Amino acid sequence: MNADSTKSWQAVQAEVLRRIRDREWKPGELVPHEAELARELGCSRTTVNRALRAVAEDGLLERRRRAGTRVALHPVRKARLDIPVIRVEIENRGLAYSYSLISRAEELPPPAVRARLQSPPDHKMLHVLGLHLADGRPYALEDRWIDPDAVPEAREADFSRISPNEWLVLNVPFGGGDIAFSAVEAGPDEAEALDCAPGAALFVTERTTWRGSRMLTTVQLLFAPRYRLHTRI
Amino acid sequence: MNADSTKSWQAVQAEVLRRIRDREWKPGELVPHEAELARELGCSRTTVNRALRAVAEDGLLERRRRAGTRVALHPVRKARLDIPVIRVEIENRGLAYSYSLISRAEELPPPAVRARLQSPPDHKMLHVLGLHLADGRPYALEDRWIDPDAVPEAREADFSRISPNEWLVLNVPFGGGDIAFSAVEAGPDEAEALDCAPGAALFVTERTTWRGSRMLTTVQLLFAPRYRLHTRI
DNA sequence: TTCGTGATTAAGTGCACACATATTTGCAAG
DNA sequence: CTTGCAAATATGTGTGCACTTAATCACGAA
Repeated sequence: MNADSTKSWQAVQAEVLRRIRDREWKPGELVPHEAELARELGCSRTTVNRALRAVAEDGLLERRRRAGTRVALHPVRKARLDIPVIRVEIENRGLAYSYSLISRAEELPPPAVRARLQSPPDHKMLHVLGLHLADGRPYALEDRWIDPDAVPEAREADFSRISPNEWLVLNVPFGGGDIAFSAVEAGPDEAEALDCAPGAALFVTERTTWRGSRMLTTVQLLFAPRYRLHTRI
Repeated sequence: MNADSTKSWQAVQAEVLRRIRDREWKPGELVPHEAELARELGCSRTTVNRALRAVAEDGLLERRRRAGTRVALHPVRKARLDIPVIRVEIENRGLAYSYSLISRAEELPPPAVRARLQSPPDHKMLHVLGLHLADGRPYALEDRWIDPDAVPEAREADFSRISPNEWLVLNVPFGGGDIAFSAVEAGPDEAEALDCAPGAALFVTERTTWRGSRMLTTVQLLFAPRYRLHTRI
């Protein structure tokens, strides 16, 4: 940051963050344009651009062509959330992973699932229930529906050996997906599988993924009590 | 932007994604280095770099200097999560926001809070309880602790008019923070405030934020039943 | 064989320049 | 006063080049 011309874009980013933090640039205010900052900080516009873009991606700046760059009025902080394969998640915690298949069938999905997968009324789906364990203790219950038309290979997959979660990540070309987090009370079956009291509050994630406009699979992951999803800003 | 050599970095990114999807580049496999891709796609290395960097940020590629770029073996998908101010979150849903202060006191925090804020044993903290409402119905219960030494202005803040959530975003220079999501059963007080049955499963977010190494505040947000946090991949 | 150690290589970053694109602004015509 | 159009301008993006940094590889010494 001194006479040394080694102005990495990260140094510029740090300086920008400092100015926002210290209210030198006030919320809602227009900040100097790239060329001016470049001159002021003694680096090229490219470098300033890189830094400003990074800060904007975190939600602290808002940038529009011609309109300029301004400090976000209501900083919608953007957190990044890692969604690993469950086996990896468990192993990263230093625990021993295991998995057991509970059931597998081809059947008519309930309306909620049908809605998520946008499937016709009497289209049967592959339904897989499996339990992920960490050090032998229930970790998460996977309730998965797969459209066998969209993913025909799933019919042959051996879900007693590998979880649908991991099998799909390895074998099915991804596209988009959406994720929802919520909380539900454990039903009797779920309580038994997860070895907790019925009615216990469970953290849930629901994911639906597609390729193009074709819905592939939807899953509900019920985590054992005391599970916490963690991230940093 | 057509067949013309005007390969925007997004076009390169799309092509890279296609190759990964279609398993032209297999998981774990090394992909051609930047210079070669640049030659192949008829654009500059800078552009290829931009594209590869973007894909790597989404977790689909892993890049290391000298080692090259390879397709992630266990794609840890990176979802981006928006953390708006609660008022904005509610208003974005087209609902009317309101807020009411439940209590405010300076008191000794419970051990869990003390641990999160790394505060000495008999350091009193500002404790604010408030309820966020959407269309007049309970939306989230904010249970906030603020270190008055770190944020002295908080003592003067009028938390009956503005929620600590919003006041802090507007008035306190941020630094880092960490966020955890989980589920808990509603206690009697919480059930009453949120107008739900005791024992109902509630979605919880806990955030602790700091500036430098100084802990500023920690908050527990208990959301009314059926709340869903939503994002896309 | 094993252990440095230095050469090599691929990504990371910076810079100067040019052109593209989206908005705003201001002026003029209706 | 409104509408339309053109000029100005800030960001977005691409290119070629050079240098830096980290990881690997190959070679030679112990």
